[in-house]
Amino acid sequence: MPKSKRRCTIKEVAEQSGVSLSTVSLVLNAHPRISPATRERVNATMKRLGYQPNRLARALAWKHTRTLAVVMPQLRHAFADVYFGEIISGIYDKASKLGFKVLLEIARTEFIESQEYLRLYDQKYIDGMLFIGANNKHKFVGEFVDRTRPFLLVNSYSKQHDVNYVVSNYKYGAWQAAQHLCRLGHKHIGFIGGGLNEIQTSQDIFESFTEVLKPRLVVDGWLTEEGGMKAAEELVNADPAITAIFTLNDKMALGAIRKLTELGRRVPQDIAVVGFDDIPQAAFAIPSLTTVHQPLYEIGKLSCERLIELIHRKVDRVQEVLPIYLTVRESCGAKQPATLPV
Amino acid sequence: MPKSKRRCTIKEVAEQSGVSLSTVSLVLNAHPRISPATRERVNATMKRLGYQPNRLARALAWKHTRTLAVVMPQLRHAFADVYFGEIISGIYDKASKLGFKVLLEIARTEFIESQEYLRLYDQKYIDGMLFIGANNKHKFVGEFVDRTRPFLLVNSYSKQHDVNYVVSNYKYGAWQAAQHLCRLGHKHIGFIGGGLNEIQTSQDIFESFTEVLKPRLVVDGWLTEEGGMKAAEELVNADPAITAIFTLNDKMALGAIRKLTELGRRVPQDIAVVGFDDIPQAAFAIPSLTTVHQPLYEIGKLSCERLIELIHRKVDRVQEVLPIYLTVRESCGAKQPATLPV
DNA sequence: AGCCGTCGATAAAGCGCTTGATTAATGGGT
DNA sequence: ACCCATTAATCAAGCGCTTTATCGACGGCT
Repeated sequence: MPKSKRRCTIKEVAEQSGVSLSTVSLVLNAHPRISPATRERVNATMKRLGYQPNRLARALAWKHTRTLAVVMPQLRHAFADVYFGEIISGIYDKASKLGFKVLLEIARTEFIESQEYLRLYDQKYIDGMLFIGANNKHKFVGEFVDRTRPFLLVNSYSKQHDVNYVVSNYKYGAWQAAQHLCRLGHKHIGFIGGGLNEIQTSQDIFESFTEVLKPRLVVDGWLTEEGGMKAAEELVNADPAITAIFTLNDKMALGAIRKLTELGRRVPQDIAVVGFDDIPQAAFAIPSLTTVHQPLYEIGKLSCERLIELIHRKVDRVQEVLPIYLTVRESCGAKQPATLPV
Repeated sequence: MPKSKRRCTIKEVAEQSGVSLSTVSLVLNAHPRISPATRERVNATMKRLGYQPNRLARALAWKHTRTLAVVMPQLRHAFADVYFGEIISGIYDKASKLGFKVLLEIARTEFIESQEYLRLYDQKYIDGMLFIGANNKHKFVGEFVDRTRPFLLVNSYSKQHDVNYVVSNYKYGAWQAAQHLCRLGHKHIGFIGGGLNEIQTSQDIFESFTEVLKPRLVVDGWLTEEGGMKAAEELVNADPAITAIFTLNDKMALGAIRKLTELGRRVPQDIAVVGFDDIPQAAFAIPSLTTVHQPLYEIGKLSCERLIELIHRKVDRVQEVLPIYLTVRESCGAKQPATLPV
């Protein structure tokens, strides 16, 4: 009955199998200097006793924890966003494949002011940290430039601080979107931004887009549906001649489409809309949304893999840029909608 | 310079402040038998040295970890769903307020078959576990009936296994939705289900709804947007006379609305649609969705609070049901839409 | 002056596991 | 037979902190 005795330590296993305590430890760690015979015997009694090594004790001796933290910024209700969900999902899958546990953290002010982001390492909660959704306001990122603690930005990067990151090629994505709109003949463009002053990748999109196509008007949509609605209204009121709107993310694009529809503007016939991210709803919107697809799940996986390489000192610096591509659907007018709304 | 020496243990603090090692430990734990004078002195040198207690060592001695696991079922890309996001957000906030860390887990087959859900406790990763999104297929839940390990189902419960849970009053929610449709005069109802055989709360909704209003037709929408689209099409094809559709969740409702629109059926003029959950997009859909609001964030907070009470043995059983309410918007036709789509 | 009760601090025995140094046993070579 | 190189298992010293029992000193009391 493995379940009979709850707490069962390495010592009991040793006694029960007639070997020393250290021998048990050695088989636990698959040490080569143990003969197959005793290895077998010890393994058997471990199974019989239902022995489970105490990982606190192991970690204490090892001096590392095999867990990493995923920290994300404080959003309305932080996790309520597919953007983060996809990334975290990728991180988790890779982490558990590599035998790591993942701890969840939210970068609320208390987390930052109390320097919890350092204490997590120093108190031996984690071996490394992944930060999703960093922006210029997150000054604490600068404390990782010395690369003393394994740390990596996920799908963002910093111009001020030379830290590790894995990021998709926002500039190239924006370039494609602009090119596409350009080819469709659009000249009067409205741009709905968000976080242009704080988020490096938002700046990149803006810069890259405007290099190809100069927008008539730029308004802030706060990266939310509501903001997208407001921004779209501003745009068409301020300049009724615009024929296309580009938004920094899909949520705003979806909001914009809703508002335009309410205002009697047909999308894409009257106004084309192009988003960024390719969140799942983009494909189900009416009309479906043309947008730049980000391989979020893959980014999560890769980030995790690289972080663990940093932890193991296989590498000591990672700054990787992944390619991304435009996904053409109905909202830009280049593709025939399945059925036009009446 | 607190940063000068990286690794700094309790021993150094003891030496530097001229007291014994155990004294330092006692002030660390705010033991009353320490004089204010030495407490002050020790605290000062701790600050000076930038000392951080090693929580592995502490946990090893304490025999508990002050961390809990949040486990969720394996979905397409598990976290990519606001439903879970809101709940986790609530859990995190409460947990960190109470000094607990949260570990993320996904109940994929490997997690279950290797009994990782038990090892997490036995190997001292966690003190307790929160399971979101349980269904009848998750047989391992039965292993927690002995209440030997703190465990709690979040917004679900089980009829087969007597385990702890915090759940919203699905039956009452469904009753309200049915009543509402009834008062609006609908008689020919289509019901889009999902997980009716596996998910207890889905069954509850179905039962409670049909007690008030007998649906003409019941089809499965797999709880997804795509499924909702398919199901809606089936429904109107099979019985063109139906005037209202109720769906088990908002994602399906949104899919249904899209499909109905494509088919030239106006919502709500031709067909009313009512959903369940009140996900953020529900308010931004065209038309906005009438749905039963679930206080997901609050459920997360409460679940976490109760779990920690279980851990501390303040309680030894929790089975709580929270009230929920219908939110009336445009899609049921009871409320004038802001602007009708052309 | 002697005794006892308190209070504040310390000693020491863990918590459960790791690991380099050490010892014991084995077999091959001469 | 003896020595040495291998191989296999054990010893023992940690890893960094907790906690109970113990000890010493001090002051009040008779």
